[in-house]
Amino acid sequence: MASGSKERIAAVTGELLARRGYNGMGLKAVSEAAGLPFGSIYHHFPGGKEEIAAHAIVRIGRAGADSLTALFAGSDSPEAALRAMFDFMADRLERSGWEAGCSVGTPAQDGPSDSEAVRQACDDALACMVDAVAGGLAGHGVPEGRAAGLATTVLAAYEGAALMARVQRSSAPLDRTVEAMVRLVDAARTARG
Amino acid sequence: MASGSKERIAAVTGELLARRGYNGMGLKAVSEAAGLPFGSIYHHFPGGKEEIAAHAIVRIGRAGADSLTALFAGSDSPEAALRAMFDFMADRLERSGWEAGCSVGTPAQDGPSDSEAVRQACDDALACMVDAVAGGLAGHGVPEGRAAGLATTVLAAYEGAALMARVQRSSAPLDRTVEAMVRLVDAARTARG
DNA sequence: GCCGTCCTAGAAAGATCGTTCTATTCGCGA
DNA sequence: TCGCGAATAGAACGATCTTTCTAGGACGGC
Repeated sequence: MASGSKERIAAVTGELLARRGYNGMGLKAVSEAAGLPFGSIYHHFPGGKEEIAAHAIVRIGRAGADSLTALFAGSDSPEAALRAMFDFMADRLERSGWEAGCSVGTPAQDGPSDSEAVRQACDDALACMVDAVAGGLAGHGVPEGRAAGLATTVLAAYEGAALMARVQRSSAPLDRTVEAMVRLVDAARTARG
Repeated sequence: MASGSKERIAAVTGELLARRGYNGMGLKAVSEAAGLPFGSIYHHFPGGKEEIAAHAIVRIGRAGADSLTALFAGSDSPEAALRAMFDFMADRLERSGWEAGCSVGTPAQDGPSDSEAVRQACDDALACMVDAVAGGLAGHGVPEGRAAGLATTVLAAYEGAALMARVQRSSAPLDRTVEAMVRLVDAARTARG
């Protein structure tokens, strides 16, 4: 029986990574947040911190990609999906007291210098989310040739705006950036839509 | 006599922050990279790690803003300045083996959770750079009402694309994103330029 | 020539981190 | 009922990090 402990470790790790980054996240904090003793962590993840972080990041990347796909599919327009996407992060930041950023983007800054496994996990997670956005845009009339490049831009702007919003303790960067993304997608859609 | 030691500490701190983030940067590494003994660090920065990092981040923010202002002023078009800006980061990443990201953006992810002073330093640095880009865009015909919002978007996209490029070990995200920024600025300029 | 100040120099302390190790407990099949 | 593996539980260890402390050297004013 796959106990819920492993799942719980992955979940709290994602949250801690989003708040403190890879180096700032301590395994003691993980065990406490998961309500598990220290030893259990190494039972479920013999690879230690690297494996825990990489597993959590990949997991969140897949879940995020699924959410994005569903979001675009369930929206009347790509603009509505983009606004919902950026609003999600604005809400998340504000409700956490501007502490919990993106669970992929935050460790992506300081993880790769310590662990190649973490770098690959971030790469995988970001690629999944870019693909999801690209598919969502293509489904709303963005030409195939433009969807991939535009999705990369959207995700870069999303991560960067989340970083700025966190530092400024204001959702303004996310609000401003999403408007630009809306214009960009609209232009790409009407160009040959 | 203001010895060059303090300046050297700030310089190597900026570089280490860009590579390893705030938590990943050790004071021992700073002293070694600066060619100074351990004690000297606390002589020049009695506030310890927080003060060192905050000082280095603010310093880099001001220098970056100055460079951006000069870059836009010296370019024939805003598009050329944008490309030079993104190319700078692509070159920097590639030449460092995809290890040295932005000296402001990298600590901005994991610094604020540990230190309010670092958060404020990142806020100041980002604001300086946004203002510089906004001024540069306005100087090239972007309407005043749009320049600030567009500059925020450009910087968010820049930071996010740098993050993605580092993780992917490829300049593709920067290359793709800058093209979108060029289109965006061009549209804003011809709208009411 | 002497002294106070700035800077260099590195040892020591105290805390924390990641990892490893050894029990103990729980749950299910034989 | 017994036994075996999975999971829990936490102590112990070595390494590292930040901070503090003491001491030595350079240099200019008196």
